[in-house]
Amino acid sequence: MEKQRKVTMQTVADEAGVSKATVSRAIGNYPDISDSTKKKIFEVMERLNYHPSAIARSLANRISKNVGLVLPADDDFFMNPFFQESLRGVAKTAGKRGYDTLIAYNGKNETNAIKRLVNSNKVDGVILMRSVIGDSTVNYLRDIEFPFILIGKSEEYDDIYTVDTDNVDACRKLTNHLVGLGCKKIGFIGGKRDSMVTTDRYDGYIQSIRENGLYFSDDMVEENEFNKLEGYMSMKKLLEANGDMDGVVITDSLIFSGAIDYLSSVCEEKDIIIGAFGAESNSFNKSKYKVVNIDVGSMKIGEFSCEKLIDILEKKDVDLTDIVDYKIEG
Amino acid sequence: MEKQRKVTMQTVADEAGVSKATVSRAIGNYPDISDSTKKKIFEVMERLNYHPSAIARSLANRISKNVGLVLPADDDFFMNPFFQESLRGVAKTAGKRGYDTLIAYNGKNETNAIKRLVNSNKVDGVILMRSVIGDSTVNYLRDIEFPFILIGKSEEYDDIYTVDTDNVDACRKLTNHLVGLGCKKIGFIGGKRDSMVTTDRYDGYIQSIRENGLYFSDDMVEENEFNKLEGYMSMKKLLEANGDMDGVVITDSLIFSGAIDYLSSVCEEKDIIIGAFGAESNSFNKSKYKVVNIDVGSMKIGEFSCEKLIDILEKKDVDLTDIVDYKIEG
DNA sequence: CTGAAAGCGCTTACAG
DNA sequence: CTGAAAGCGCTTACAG
Repeated sequence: MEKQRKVTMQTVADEAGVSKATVSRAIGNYPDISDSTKKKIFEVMERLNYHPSAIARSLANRISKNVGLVLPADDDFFMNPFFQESLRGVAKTAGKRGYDTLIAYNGKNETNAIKRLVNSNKVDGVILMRSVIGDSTVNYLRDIEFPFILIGKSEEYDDIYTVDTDNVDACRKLTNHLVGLGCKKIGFIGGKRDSMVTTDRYDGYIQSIRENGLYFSDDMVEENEFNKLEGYMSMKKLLEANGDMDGVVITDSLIFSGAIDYLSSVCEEKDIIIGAFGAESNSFNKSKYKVVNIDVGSMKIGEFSCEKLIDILEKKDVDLTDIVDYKIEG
Repeated sequence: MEKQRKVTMQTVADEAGVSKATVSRAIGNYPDISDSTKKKIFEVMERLNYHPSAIARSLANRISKNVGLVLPADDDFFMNPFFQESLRGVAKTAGKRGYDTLIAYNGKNETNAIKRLVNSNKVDGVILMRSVIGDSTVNYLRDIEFPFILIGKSEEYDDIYTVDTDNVDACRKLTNHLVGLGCKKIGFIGGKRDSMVTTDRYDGYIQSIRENGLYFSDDMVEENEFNKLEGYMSMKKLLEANGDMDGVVITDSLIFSGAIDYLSSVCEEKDIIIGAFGAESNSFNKSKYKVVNIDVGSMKIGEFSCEKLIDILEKKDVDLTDIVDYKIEG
């Protein structure tokens, strides 16, 4: 292949015998360009294999056509199917709408990563993949009025755009579901307490326990990091403290995975039903344990968030809050 | 917070009583700027909360400080721990070296996605996350001499930068390892045949079978998509066709996961040893089956590839081919 | 050690 | 329907 020198808009303009302005308008599909010039321009573009420089366009109209994301510093969250799936949803939707997805990483400090992204003009908007209690990133973005979507909900602001599952309700229904299946003593294993997801799901669990008048004590609750090993340990502790537990609600798929590993490893078979968020993300394995899966549609959440962000960027009307449906299966 | 109007390099220059050129040089840390002016400039930048526009810089010096990646169209590969882990490695390393990671998605056609990325000037180089046989993307990038790293190896070119595991050797050693553990009849489950990874690993497997003079027949080999369900089915078929199989080599962690699910689901306990690539990515679960894990260091591969790409971009000397170590465990 | 000026490749009022 | 010109916010020879 010939090494051709860069063909710019000027090259095209010259070749087509028009001005850069006209080429630019043709590309932007402005209405008031005659069809004949338009056609000629496109023909030349094709022939010269011209591709507009996204960078130059960005500088001129301050639109990068990139949506930003920050890569979580802790491996646990990154490796979590929820993150993966929603990331995929975001990237896919972005692609469909002509955007690319820019991932920033900045070690331990998420807010700094965001600041760098935003200040560099590299992105038009950002998506925050999770809601941490007292999150300074939300604060920052809101202050400077930079377009962003929060996946999850904010405890402090009700004037920001969010996409979320109704976690309280979902976990209440899930627990109720276990009750419906005959469980009398239901434990809870959740992720870190500083994530909104966990607190909401815990609240739903407690609501259900109360509604149903079930027994409850503090040693029926375990909270830990979002990973497998801790899921394993938590299940162990729970069962050691409560031999008669016949149900357990788990808020995360990695934790679930560890918990089921523990269960599989013990010799005597337990009569226990597990209700877990994202159980299906791990496996379609019908183990010897009854598993009730709750699917929050992580991919959908990602798609929705990205769709919404781009709608905002394109000045379309969107709702402040969107709640995505969940499904209980099993 | 005040809504301040955009502070540019000009603002800083004016405020510091110097020219834009000097500010630019101070930021770029040019040697021949006096310490006093440098100091003053930084002080002003700080005070004005100035952040250079990455876009403007990009346009001026044609360096985007972005590395590009294309999101695989098939969910299987995206959901594969290998992809996840190496993606993370890439993004992390990019971040450390001052780059961001741009993810393009373009439906079914990977080459088009790459073309768009490259032509838009949005990235300085790209990383191809997997090597497919007869990949036109490699062709394209090589033709236009655009900087890129291929994770895996190319069957057709030996003049491109690659980062890879010695898959033939790894799989041979793994199979040998099973032989060492007493296996006499070892099956093989691999991913799609059009991926270099699969063919290499298959070759290694066959080499070992030959070396050790083991029995072999075609129904001891299963090849399928890289996913759990197919791993499950493959294991089933393999065992139905070969009841006396006492070992199996599996090339992929998702496939492994499905296979082990099948094994757990059958009632009679099989006496079989499993050797699998990325078995540990799935679970630390010590199941009732003996599992030999082979860890190719996906994260390392990602880190390495990115490090190498950026080295190339920064005109450092790098080797054409890098082979990353693997570890056999168990 | 520092500045004036051209240039990177686009977009977009403004004018016709 | 189209063009000339200014501007987006930087970098970098060139000159001093």
